[in-house]
Amino acid sequence: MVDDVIREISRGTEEVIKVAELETKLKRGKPLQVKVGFDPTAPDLHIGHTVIINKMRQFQQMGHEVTFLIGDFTGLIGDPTGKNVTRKPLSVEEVAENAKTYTDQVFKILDPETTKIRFNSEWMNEMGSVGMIRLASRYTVARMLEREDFKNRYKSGIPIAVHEFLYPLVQGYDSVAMKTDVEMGGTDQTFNLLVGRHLQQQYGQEPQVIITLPLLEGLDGIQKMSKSLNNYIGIEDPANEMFGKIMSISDELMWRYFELLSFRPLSEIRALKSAIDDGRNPRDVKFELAAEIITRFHDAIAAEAAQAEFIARFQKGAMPEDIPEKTLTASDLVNPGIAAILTACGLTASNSDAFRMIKQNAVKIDGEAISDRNLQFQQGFSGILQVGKRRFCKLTLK
RNA sequence: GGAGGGGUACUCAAGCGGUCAACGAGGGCAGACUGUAAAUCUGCUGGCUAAGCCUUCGGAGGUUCGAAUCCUCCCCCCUCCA
Repeated sequence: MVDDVIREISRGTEEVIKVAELETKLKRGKPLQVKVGFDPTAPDLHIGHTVIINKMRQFQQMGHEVTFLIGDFTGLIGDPTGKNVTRKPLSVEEVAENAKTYTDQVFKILDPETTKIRFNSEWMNEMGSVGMIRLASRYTVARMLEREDFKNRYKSGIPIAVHEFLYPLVQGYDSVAMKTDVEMGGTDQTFNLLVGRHLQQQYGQEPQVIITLPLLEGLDGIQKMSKSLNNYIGIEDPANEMFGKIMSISDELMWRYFELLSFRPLSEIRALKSAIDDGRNPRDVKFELAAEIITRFHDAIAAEAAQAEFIARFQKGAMPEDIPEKTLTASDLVNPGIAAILTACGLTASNSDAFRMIKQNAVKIDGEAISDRNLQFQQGFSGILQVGKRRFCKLTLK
């Protein structure tokens, strides 16, 4: 019985530390306190985050208590990456707003009734500097430097600010404050999660079980999916955009997405693979992946529509359905030249950029390529401007 | 506190008095090819109605006909010593 549960929990995970402890906890038959921490500064979730959220949902469905912990206090430090040394504090309003955005998105997967939302400023603001010193005394510098990021930076002479050491400590202390039984995180969180185990023991608690989940690669297939690298699929992306992004991933990456995002059983995924070996077009399998994901975050009708749009637009070369419209009047423009117009429509970043695009044969009016950089527009013009394959604007000049 | 090294465009990284809007790589964008794949090839990648002009090389001054390059002061980072 418990074995089945453990197998189910372990599915899709990178590592469970330690399985035996998880077993002991489960055998007590009491709901476990499951915690996952989130950074308050990035409220736009992408599908990479859903790997772990799906796992949270799983625990929830098994009757455990799942807490969505917003690290508003740790957010002041910023998880050490060497990129950000100190973050500017978020206002109470900003945190509240970000939290709302979070929950709106997360509740597409989690049950809003049973999900607990907490903030770690709750106990960290109470701690005070004496408490902080006591906390800091529970961990050594040598062990802190075991963290891969710190180790590398220390060795290669990249600065490490002292306050960065506080991040793992505070995150670990969250587990103490919440008496967490299970904490989950990406593989990049392993060190922080282990600090939680250590601190719980230091404070006389039973150590939490750690479950790490793989980080989803972004659209480029190499770096992890992240907003700042612009290689992500946002949960709130429009259906058409999701479809396009999924279609643009490599065939190899498609299987990774199947593995981590699809709810299909592995046997079915294997069947898809062999179908391709037998000559099925990988594109059509990718269609299925896109449909499943879009159905999850939008609905089946949107998924179907997105696929139809995709086929019409890119396989048959039709114009997209929903072109943004723009109306300009004479007074909006200093001059009616093509470059200024493209920039005014937001299709190019500057006039220089526009001229470059024209030179590269990327600019079309009503589907016709233009090469004259001095082209002037007349009042009363109305037509569709296009730059490249995906930037469109329906323009009317009054 | 002392000694030395360094801060260059989105990132890394050349350049060390003019030929530098600044080599090269990555990224990004566009074109070709395609399954809007991936891979590959090509071009572009500060602004300006533009064979010309304007603003950029940590910040502020200065030397010079001319500075990313030399000098002064300031800010920041790294290494070693204390």
